[in-house]
Amino acid sequence: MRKATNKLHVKPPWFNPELSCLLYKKGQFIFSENNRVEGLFWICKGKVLISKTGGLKREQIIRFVNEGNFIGCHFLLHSTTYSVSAKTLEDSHICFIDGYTFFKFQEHLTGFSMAIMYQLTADIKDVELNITKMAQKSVRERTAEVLLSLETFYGMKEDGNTINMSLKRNEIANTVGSATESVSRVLSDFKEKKWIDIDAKEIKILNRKQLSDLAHSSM
Amino acid sequence: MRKATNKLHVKPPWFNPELSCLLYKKGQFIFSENNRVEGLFWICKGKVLISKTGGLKREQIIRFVNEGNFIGCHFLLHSTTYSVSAKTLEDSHICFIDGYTFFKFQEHLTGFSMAIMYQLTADIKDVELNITKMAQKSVRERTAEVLLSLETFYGMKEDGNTINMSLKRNEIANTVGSATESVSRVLSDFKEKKWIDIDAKEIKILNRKQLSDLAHSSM
DNA sequence: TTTAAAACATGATAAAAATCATGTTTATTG
DNA sequence: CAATAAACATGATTTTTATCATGTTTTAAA
Repeated sequence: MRKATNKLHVKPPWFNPELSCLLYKKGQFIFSENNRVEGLFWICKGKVLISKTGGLKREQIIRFVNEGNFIGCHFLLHSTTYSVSAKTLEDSHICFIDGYTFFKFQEHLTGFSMAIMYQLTADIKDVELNITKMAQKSVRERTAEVLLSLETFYGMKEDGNTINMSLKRNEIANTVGSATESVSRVLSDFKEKKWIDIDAKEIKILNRKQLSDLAHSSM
Repeated sequence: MRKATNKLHVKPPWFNPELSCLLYKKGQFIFSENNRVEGLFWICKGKVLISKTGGLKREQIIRFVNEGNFIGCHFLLHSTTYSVSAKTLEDSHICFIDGYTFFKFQEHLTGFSMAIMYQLTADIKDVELNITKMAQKSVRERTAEVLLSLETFYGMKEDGNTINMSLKRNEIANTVGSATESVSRVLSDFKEKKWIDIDAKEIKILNRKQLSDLAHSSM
């Protein structure tokens, strides 16, 4: 994963002992989507790009990170896998802080701090994914997806299909990021296709699979 | 800001002493954009919606948060102001943890942990803003904005106007979330308007104000 | 340096979505 | 309950943007 070249030692402002940096060539990946998370990185010198590729139409560049910042804090998410990739935009010095070292210096972390960190990283993961969806999915696709996630979020009525929510069309539109009329049209279309049923304000899911296929069709 | 009703006490899993929750009615704001940050909140019971209004075309719903989660961790960002609003989707019990209490239970936090938390919150703020931009700005507007932020990120050549970057058109497109051809067209148009100059790969900013006006026209 | 490939620009067309307009249904309130 | 307002649906039109096609320029490689 990481290839050592020109190991050099630095002492970042937030850390007492010295850490060793590795030199990454321009364009080299620091970590890639689905890699197993083993620690976190600190950009000592250079510039990094965070992006998401995973099966979408095109690569989505999520943000640019300058030196002095951490990347890959997903690490805190209990060592699962990365949901994004990071690569250098120029030759860079990157410190790696492995999980063991991290936790050794976090011994005093209370359950409270841990809970907050855990959530912050989960939030970032969530919001980063959202950027990609917004940028790359159509209103139809996003609407299908929002319906399914609202079902999870709100839960269902006793019938097991009617979403227990009370969002207005314009609130759905504000979630999807479209005009209210577009949501109306898309929902009418879903209804016509018998994927959902609309009774007054209530939305009932009739064909979860079709909605899900549409929602994930460009991923 | 917060109106007390039915104060009740809970002991969240991550906290030893008891905390007091307040009852918020459905649709009530927990905090609003530009409010001064004085602590953070924990959803003991209920559901919350995070959105961003600030001068954009329409309200952008950023995410839905269920009970058991923190909201308003922007607090950690050195007590500035909220960049989003939070309101209840149903009657909810919300705990408030003020800054003093927070820090009292964080005494042991090292500079390292603090640095990470600081950055995580900054990242969230950044990415949340990005969702709103993606959802509500046109390709033209987003391109103008990306040019200006790349200028900040990369810095400029000696002339003080040429962006010191090496992104290809398709990388700009992947940032903006559009087709490569669209970026080409927009850049050609900016060039024709004499807002920028394109010399080989180099982009020179000629009229920062016009670009900025366009970039922020829907905000 | 010549050649091939990649990156870029631009026209034509199609598709997606916003906007405008209007009628209908559903809620709210006096 | 009637009156009014808000929410919703839907048609027509326009705008924005993607896609397809093709020519040009730049870059990299033989």
